[in-house]
Amino acid sequence: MEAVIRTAVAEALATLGLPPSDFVIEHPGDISHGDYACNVAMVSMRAQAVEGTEYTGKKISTLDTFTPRTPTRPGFKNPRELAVLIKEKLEGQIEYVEKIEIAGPGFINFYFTRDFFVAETNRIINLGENWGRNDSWADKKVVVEYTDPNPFKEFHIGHLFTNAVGESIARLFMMAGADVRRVCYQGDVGLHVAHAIWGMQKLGMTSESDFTAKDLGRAYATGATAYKENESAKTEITVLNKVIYERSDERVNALYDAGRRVSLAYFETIYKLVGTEFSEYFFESEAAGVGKELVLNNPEIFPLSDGAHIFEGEKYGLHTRVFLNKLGLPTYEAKELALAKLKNDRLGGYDHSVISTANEISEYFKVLKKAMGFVYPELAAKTEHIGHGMVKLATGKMSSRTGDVISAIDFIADVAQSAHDKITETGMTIASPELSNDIAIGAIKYATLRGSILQDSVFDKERALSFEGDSGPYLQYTHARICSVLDKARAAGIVPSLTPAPTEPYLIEKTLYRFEEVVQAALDDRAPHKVVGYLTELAGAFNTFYAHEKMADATDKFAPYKCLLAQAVATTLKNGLFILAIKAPERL
RNA sequence: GCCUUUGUAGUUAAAUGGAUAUAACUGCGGACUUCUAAGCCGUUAUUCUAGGUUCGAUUCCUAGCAGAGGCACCA
Repeated sequence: MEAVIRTAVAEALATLGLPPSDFVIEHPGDISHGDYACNVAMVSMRAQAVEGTEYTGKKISTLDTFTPRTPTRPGFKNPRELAVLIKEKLEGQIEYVEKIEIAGPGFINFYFTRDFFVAETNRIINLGENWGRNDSWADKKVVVEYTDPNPFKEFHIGHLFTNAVGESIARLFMMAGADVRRVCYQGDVGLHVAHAIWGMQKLGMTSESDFTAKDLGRAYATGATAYKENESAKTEITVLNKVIYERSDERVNALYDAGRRVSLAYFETIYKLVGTEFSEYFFESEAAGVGKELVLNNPEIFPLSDGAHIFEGEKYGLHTRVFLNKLGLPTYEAKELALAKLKNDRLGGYDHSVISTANEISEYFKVLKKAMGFVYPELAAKTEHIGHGMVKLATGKMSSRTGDVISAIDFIADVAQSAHDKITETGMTIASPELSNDIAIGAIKYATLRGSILQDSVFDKERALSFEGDSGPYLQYTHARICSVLDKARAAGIVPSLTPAPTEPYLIEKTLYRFEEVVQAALDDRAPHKVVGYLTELAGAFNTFYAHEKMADATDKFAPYKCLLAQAVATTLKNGLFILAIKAPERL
């Protein structure tokens, strides 16, 4: 619809002999201003003024002082006057537009006919699960990497954040028709592993039966602290690091293998909880060798400096970074460089590659991408890094080293307990672990994705445990409410139908059809919060509707249409929640 | 010091350069012989500072201020 109006306005401009301008077609902030608004009159006015010789910019304080400059063009004094001319050309030209009005400084507002909204309701019902999809990435293979926890370290709420962001980005690409491959890159080698193994030895963990993933987190903290505070421990850990790397000690190998297995299995339980299914796993251990080779094979790109192979980012306004340290070990940058190749090889090529991490990596990634441009330009061009904010505690930054982290699993369990209590308290439905979990995940995902992903967030447990107001459970509740009332309507013998519809469209109708645009915008801007905001608005509009209208009332002749509308809202909520990886239970 | 990023009611957030800056939480006050009250209705309060660009700035530019991250061998 937006495109239709855009074309019509552009044609009107041409008919009037005015040059094309970069006007926008948008939804007015206030719904009483119509369904779409266009600022073409203001924009074209500026184009006209700039060409004129008398225009002096800031000296003109009111729009009325504008005068036409070009004799061949129609004369008008202000945007409103131009708007009138454009409006005349548009009148009766656009299907489904009932009324065009000029308002404010010169906005042209479009009001849709009743039929438009009925047709949209019908379209939503017919599309069902496919409602909200677009084909902007149809037939494109998109690799999305996210979460990236390190085995041997605790999977904490920061990982939950990065997972929620990555998962929603992946699903936005799915909605655009892409063949999405979720991948996870995990640090199974490096000093942090040596910290953990040293800690395991100290804490007497020798075989898988001795410890859980949680204990590994403790072992890591023990080792990391000792490394920092105790010289002899530091030496031992350094030696151990080499031993692990070379796999030269049977007992250490056994410890390493057991710890890695336990850690990875533990991560799987979390992925299952949050609704992520990775198609491929990559490990630093496999990227390391490839990375080293890549660096050594490209000495002109990665020259030696101070015994290390570096990339001179400063030549390009970036930082100079070490890719291979003086011990010949590949750094994060070299491994990430290798990772692009590994992904490409294993997945049989791809059209686009997204890597989502906390923004502490953002600066490195710029350097990396620049270097990648020299090593394999075709992959670099397809690679995109999405940095996001970090989760902080009220006390400051989380630290796995000191053990000052909130484990994801504990946090989910706390929120699920709170959900369980609430279900029991209201008694609306039977409490099950699955339902409690779905609500908990809904609450957490919503809280994570409600705002711009660029901002840091401070972990607020009180808030997370509350399900009131803007929240995941609010959306889930609204969905369940619709399912429930539709059941009642069915029992009352009401068959949802497009006719008859009340003369005035409801606010929910004016909100519903925008879902498609929101999904597209959320993907284009890599901004899942747009989906969250939209769903909250829709749910709010529905709850107001619900408070004023009866749906399961057989004596109401509009009940069949209202039921159909409610169904369209439920479909939209469900599809939107899918993008956020939040379940939409039918009972709450 | 340099680079990146964020700054909006008491709090958490929203607003492709648009019309009266929008919600939620908190506070206060309501409605209902009720299709799920995790809901609905009402009410108070906000754009870090100073310039600039623009018909029009929370948004863009410049300079500050404040927070966060980064600035060579951790990731």
